[in-house]
Amino acid sequence: MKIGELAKAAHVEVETIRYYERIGLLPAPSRSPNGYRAYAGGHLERLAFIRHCRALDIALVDVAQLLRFVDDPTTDCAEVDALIDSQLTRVRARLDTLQMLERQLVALRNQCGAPDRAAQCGILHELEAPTRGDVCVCHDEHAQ
Amino acid sequence: MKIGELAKAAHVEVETIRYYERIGLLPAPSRSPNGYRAYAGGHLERLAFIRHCRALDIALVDVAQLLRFVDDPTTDCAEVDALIDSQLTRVRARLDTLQMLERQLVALRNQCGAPDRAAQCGILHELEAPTRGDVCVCHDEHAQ
DNA sequence: CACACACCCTGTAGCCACTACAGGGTCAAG
DNA sequence: CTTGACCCTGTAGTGGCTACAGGGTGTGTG
Repeated sequence: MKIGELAKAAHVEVETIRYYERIGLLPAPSRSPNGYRAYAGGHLERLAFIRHCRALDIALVDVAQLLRFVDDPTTDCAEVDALIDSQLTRVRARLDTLQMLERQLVALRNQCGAPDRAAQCGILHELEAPTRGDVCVCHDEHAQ
Repeated sequence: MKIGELAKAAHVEVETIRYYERIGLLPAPSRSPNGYRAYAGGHLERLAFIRHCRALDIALVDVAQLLRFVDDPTTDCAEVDALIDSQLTRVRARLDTLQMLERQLVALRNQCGAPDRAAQCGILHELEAPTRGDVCVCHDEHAQ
């Protein structure tokens, strides 16, 4: 299997595959006489695993850790649980932040009184509020 | 006001301020005889504006655009509305994705049957599912 | 006066997970 | 024989900072 075929099969960009090889996530395949990478079925499996993890927004360092568990099935897997838990915690924290953010943006959007000059723009006015020490519609400047 | 004082006042790292200056977001201040940056009140205002936008997760290029409106209050501000709207759209899309992600992670977490060897780990088993073409608890590999 | 320590300066490199070239080689079809 | 699709390596760019290295300045203490 050439790199382009692997890319299509795994729904991944060719450059991404080379990148995974470079950082040691995907083992370097053998080469055809012309120097092209020649992949076997195992590579597709591993790449699918990586992409599945990435779809779950698991960081590549964590994916590497999971792959080590896959490669050595005799190890204790409590860390797998912990890894998924911390991932879940991270996602939930980000969800909270984004929900707050959405409320703030909606409040901001409602400031627009349909004027046509920036000088009268309620949104800009609102964004400038904290620079005057005023209370703003967001009420929380430290969201992130 | 020295850079450290400005940093404290705006709850920003010193390096971030220098970075904003480097990319042209914050105007270069005058210098004291010793070469230290000497900031005036306007700089704090502008920095507060930037941080407020950043707290709303508005990209720096968009912040730059908003600052242009602030600097020239006679321009049409319909673009301000559009910018906030597209921001809101982006945040909502990300919210949807994260909610899906959370459900997937919860489903994954529930796969753990409290085994102690990676070989029997339900989570690893589940993460490997797509590599065998099986249906996985996520049911959607293209979440991002 | 000597020294420590906090702060300031510039410039560069690192982070993450890719993405996008530049500049070249290989191969099959028409 | 040329076109075009694919492959190769290596490097640089993205965003929004953050973290040095290697120096200078200013203030307080012994």
